[in-house]
Amino acid sequence: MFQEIEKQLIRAFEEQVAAKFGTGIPVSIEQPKQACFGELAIPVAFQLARPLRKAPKQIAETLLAGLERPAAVSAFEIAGNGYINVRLDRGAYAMGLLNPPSANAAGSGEKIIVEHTNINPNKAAHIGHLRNAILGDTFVRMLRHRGHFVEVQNYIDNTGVQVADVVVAFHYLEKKSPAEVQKLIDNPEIRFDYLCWDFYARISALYVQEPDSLRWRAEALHAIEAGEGQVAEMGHLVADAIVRSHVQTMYRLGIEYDVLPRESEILHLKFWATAFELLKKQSAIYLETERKNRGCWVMPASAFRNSESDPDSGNDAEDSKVIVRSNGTVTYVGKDIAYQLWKFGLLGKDFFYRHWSTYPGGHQLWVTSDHAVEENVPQFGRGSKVFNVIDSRQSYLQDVVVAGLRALGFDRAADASVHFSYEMVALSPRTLAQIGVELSEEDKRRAYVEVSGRKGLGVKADDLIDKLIDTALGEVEHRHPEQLAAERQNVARQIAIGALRYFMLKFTRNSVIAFDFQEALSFEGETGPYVQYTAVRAQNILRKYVERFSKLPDFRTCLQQVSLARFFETENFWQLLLLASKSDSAIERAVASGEPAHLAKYAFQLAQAFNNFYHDQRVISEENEERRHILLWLTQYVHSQLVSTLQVLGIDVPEYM
RNA sequence: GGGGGCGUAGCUCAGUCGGAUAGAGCAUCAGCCUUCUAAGCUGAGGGUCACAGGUUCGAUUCCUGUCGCCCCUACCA
Repeated sequence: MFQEIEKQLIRAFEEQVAAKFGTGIPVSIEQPKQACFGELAIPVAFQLARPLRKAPKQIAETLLAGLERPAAVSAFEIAGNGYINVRLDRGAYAMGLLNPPSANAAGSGEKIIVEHTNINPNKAAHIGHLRNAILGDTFVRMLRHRGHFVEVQNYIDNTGVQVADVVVAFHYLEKKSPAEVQKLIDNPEIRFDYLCWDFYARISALYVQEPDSLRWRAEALHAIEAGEGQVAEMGHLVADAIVRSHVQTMYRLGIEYDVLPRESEILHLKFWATAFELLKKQSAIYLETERKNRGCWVMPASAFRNSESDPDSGNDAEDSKVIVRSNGTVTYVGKDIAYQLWKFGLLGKDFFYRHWSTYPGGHQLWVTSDHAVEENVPQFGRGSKVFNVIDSRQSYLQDVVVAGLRALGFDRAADASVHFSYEMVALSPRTLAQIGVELSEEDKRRAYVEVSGRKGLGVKADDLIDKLIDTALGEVEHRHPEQLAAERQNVARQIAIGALRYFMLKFTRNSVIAFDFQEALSFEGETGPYVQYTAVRAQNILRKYVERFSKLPDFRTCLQQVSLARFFETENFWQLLLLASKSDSAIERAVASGEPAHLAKYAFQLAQAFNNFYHDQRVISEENEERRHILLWLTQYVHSQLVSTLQVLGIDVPEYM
């Protein structure tokens, strides 16, 4: 509704500008900072002032002369020295919300691919991974809400160095056979992902102490890439088991995937070999014959640096990116170029697929396979737009991937590749002290310390979720001793997830989060539970109303435009209704800016506005029936907007709190 | 050295295309529960938008420089 009016006004003013001044400029529309200026403001007169050499106020007057008012607009006003402020017809607007036009599907039929999570399958997930997955999942939900067709991919680097390291720990350090590792995996007493977390830290420390042991890594990596022998078998066991825990951990937060493309298939199905030929043929890479990168296939730095390289500083050959090592093995970036090509359907090859698991809701998760094993496999890949949710430290590598596409002549795909980057989650000094980490003098002076898997330094995702649930459960038990234990547990889980998802979303993407337990465990102020609590309050009014009057009235027949117009003359009521009506607009803005944080902020603001209303209005006990009906309708409308916004954020509303 | 990011209230952060009196939350202080749940509401204090120039009707926002912090700059990912 709000968006339609905005679009209508933009069109009307653009026509007016063309008619009156004979120039075409895009008209922008904004929301005044102060409610007393009206609902919308059009600063177009300022834009025109310079080229036309006229006072903005005069231009505004010319534009308004003879302009027909759209139905929902009650007045145009010229304010200040040239703002055109728009006042909406409140009664008509409310009627419009009461009788919404049938929804229009915006979907284009094109597929958008969002790749997120992408955790190395060699240890338990930590809070940094949570930020990735929650950002990615929320962005997916936003796109789907806008009507887009979205495929969610979670890339599994199951043949990489990190998996090799854990295999080294099992094989060389612990002298375990694959069968014994399988036993560990099957043992319900043991958290295998946690065990690997410790092993990874141990082996990483050993590499530093005894650099000789690094040859184990090379051996293991080679064996895993070749895909043969006990070490390779163990690599698969470890990676598959860890992927299962990751999928499960993320499902606790309501995050699901469609397909798990794996590096092992990129290798075995010769995706890389195909991409390699393409890159050579198009001269996107060349065989370096001199200096430090001798014997490697490299991509010249000029391909992925946008600025002209200064001839004085460094030289291009030294800064070029190695794609194939001198020993003939391919780097991660090389494989990523092949993978990115496949996502757009530009590689000329496809994976085979096998069913991996079925989510409780019935959704199927698939994994790539190197041979055909199943029929009725959905079509994966072939996206027209690709979002890679990857932390900002890897932007250099993402630039190389895009440069690869461009060098192959796939400009459209290069343009449609978006590095959806975000800053890391670090740990606050207080939290480090809490988890028993000794800080160096240098670290003590820092505002935060980076998570490090190698050092085993971090907060595990499941531990954090458990802690949040415990905290919430304590509160729920205290407040609702009368409820069943199982239900309380479920409510506590919903609150915990609301707190966690909101916490990860409230920061804009390029802000480093200095994770702090005390902050994350807070359920007050700008938090998920605050918004959930607000929705529960609205829910309670609706429930109690039904208890007292047996059912909700039929608002469409009992509410009249005249009475709505009168009611919404009260500024606070009107502002609440108006804000609640802007949820779609908030989602569109969040999608356009790529900032889920904007939607989180909107949810919080709407909750604040409703809490305000809740505090000084009694709905059920209102004696004037007409007024009661309107208060109730407003409550119901805000509730439904709040619930659907929370749903897009991946946050459930509990039955009670 | 090169590339990128950041610097806004005591702390953590928003701030849309350059626009009207720079906003939240936390913390502090003062109030508000016989009512639809106080995980709430109201109010107060708290700002040289790092600094210096420039662009213009107008700059927290754009440009240049300085200072400080962070990330990247691997034949790791």
